[in-house]
Amino acid sequence: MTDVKSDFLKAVRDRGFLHQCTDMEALDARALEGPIPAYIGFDATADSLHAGSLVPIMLLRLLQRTGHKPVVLMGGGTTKVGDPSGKDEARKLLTNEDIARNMAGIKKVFEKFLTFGDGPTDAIMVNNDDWLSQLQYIDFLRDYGRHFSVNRMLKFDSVALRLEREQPLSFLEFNYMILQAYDFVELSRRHNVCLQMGGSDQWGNIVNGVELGRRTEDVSLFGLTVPLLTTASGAKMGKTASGAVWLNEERLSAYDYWQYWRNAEDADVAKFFRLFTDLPLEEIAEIEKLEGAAINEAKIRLANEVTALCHGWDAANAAAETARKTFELGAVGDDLPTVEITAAELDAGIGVLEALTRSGLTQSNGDARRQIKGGAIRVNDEKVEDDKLTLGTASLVDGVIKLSMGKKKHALLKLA
RNA sequence: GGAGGGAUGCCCGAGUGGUUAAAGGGGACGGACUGUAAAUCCGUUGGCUUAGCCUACGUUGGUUCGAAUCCAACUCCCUCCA
Repeated sequence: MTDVKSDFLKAVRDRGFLHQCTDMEALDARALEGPIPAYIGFDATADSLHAGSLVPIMLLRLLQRTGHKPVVLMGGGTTKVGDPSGKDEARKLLTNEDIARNMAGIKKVFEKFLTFGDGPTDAIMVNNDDWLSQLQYIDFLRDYGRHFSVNRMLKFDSVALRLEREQPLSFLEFNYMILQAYDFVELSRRHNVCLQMGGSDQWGNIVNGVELGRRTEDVSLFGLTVPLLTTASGAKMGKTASGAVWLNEERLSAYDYWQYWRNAEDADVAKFFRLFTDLPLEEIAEIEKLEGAAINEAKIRLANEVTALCHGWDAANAAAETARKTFELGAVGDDLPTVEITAAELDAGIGVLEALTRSGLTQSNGDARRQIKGGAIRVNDEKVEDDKLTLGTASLVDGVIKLSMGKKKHALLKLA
């Protein structure tokens, strides 16, 4: 591997963030000179980010920790166009209001991972809609369109894949790569940004930006991509049964977030420590030597560290304590998902099926019925055999009723 | 503009008049085994007030005792010709 001297690139390489880089040596030299403003673009297609975006987020964090300036580019403008990379179908178009709302939600996530401000290494957030929506079509075509060869554009993966698979690609989407390239140039002008980072699927887009900068502004821009992450068994990162692993509390509780990391596969533990925590590499190397049951213990540390970054240490400790009570002591943890129920309802008696569905453990009464038949359901740790069981005041233990599905999923019914 | 092919459940994909809530696979969930892991094996996988009822095979109508299956129109996609 190339010999690098800057703290930033050393860390990027050693912690497993590096996939491809346009020019390691020159970038390394540039990093030694002083703070580099570098950016990663994020879609504004949802009001939060999920664990799939955690690698780029942590990369920006690493950048800041090694003395450089993170620039978070919100794709407010490009979201209106839609990135065709890796998708078979065009995205449905979002309204300006949708996009604005989504951006506000995403900003909250970033504030946990980065320090924003006006200093030389403080993070800033910018929205490409600020300049993209100003563009005059004809002027833009004359100034920038001439630098793009259609012959070449057709060969980029994002485009070629669609064409090969005989999926439609609209002209709107075809423009995406030009706009993203232009973003890079514009950021270089406005904020001296000289490095764009992103997932490996963004390589083509990033290279386009580097090239456009050289042609139109005669500036040296760099690109660096991170590997697309899957778990050791090949599943996509950040997906669970109940959907994406969101980074905001409203969409996914800190406890569930903690559980996601607690349940990491053995083979992923060291990798996750390197990518998703701030732990020094020497310490991680020790963890990597662990085997068997000790790895299982390390996962608790992993869950704590990762959750603390996103939700704070209080939330992480609370989640850990709840997990300890629930799994090790078989008791009731405070942090378990809780659903309130009125005294009147409880006096009248509530069916298990309804209780399960209200608690979110099951999706429907039919689902609840099936799970009971499959022997998965317990109330107050006692297996339920009869789907007609009714829960009443007598079912309360210390003021709550504990519902469980399988070994890992628990919820509490609490008197309102 | 002309000719042909296609649209099925979370996804892929069988199914050409009744026994089809729809084969098979993937995914997911649950069980067993473990370490809240992986691998493996087993079960489940539309909704409901569940021996019953309702909704569902692109959309809308029609034929029929009965339609995912046949007919018509429409929408979208693909292929070939112009």
